[in-house]
Amino acid sequence: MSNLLFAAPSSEIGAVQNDSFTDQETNNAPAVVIDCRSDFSIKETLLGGQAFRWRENEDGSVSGTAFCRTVTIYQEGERLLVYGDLSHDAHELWSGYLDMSTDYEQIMHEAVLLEPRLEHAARRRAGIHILRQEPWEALCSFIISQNNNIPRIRRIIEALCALCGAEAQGGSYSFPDCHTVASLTAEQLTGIGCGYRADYILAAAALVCGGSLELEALRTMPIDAAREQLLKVKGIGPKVADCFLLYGLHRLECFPKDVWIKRAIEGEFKGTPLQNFRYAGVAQQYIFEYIQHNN
DNA sequence: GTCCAGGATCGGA
DNA sequence: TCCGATCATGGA
Repeated sequence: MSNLLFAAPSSEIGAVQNDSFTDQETNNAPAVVIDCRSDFSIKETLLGGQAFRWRENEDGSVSGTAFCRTVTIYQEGERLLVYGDLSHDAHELWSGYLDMSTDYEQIMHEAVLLEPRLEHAARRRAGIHILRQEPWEALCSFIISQNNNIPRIRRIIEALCALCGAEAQGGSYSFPDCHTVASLTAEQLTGIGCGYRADYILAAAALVCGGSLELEALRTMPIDAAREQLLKVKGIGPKVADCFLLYGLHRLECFPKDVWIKRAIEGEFKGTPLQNFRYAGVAQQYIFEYIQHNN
C-alpha cells in the first residue's frame, strides 16, 4: 500500500529532474533567471527544514512543487535558474517565494550586534532565507512535523499529496487544499503514516475551510492574538503555532522554541535579547546552527 | 527490544 | 501552573 503511494511522486520528481537537466544541457528551454547575493544558498533555504517538498538532485539542483508548479532550480553564483515554469509571472512568483527582496545581510548584522557570540554561526547560515510559503501547506506540514523526524515528515507529506492526487503543472502532485484534506477520513490519514496526528489535521482542515480560522487574517493581526487563535486548535501547540507564523505567514518576529532552542535560551543564551528581536525567526536559525556546531 | 524524532494533550499533583 | 505518561510510526 505504502509503496503504491510513494512510487508516484518520486518517479514524477525523477522525470522533472531529467527534463530540466536536458533543458540546461541543450540550452533550448527558457529558464527564469533570478539575481541573488553570492552567499545566498538555495539548498539551505529549500532543504533546511522550513519546507518539506524539495529534494536535491545529483547535479546539485533542487526540485520541488509549490503553487501547483513543479520546478528545478539551479544556483550559479549570483543567479538562480528556475526551470519548468513558463508562466508570465514566474519570476515574480519564485522571487517572492524565496524572499529575495528582504535584506538578510542587514538582519544578520543587527542580530550579531545584539548577540556577538553568534557571529560565526550567523555567517555559516548567511545563505538562508525565510520562505514565503503557502499558509495552508505550512500549517498542515508543521502539524505533521510534531514529534516526528524530517525524512518521515517528507514521506507523509508526499503520500498526502499523492493520496489527494491533484496534478501540478510540470507533472508532480500539488499540495491538497483544505477542502480536499477535510474530505479525507482519519483512516486514510493514518493509512499514510500520520498516526495520532490524523485527527489534528482533520480538525485544522475543517476550521480553515469552514472559515472559522482565517489564516490570512493572522498575517497582520497582533502576534499574541494570532498565537492565541492558533493555540485553540487541537493539535497546534506553541512550537507548531510559531513555525506556522514564521514559515507560513512570514512573521519574522516569531521564535519557534523546540527542545534544542529551549535548552539554549535557558542555558548558554539565557537572557539573550534575540527572543524579542524583530527578526527573531532569522536569529533562531543562527542559534540552532550554533548549537549544532557548538560555536 | 529500546530509544528517539526541531510536540501536544491529558490527568493528577 | 506544573509534571509525567501517553500518543503512532519507522529508523537507528
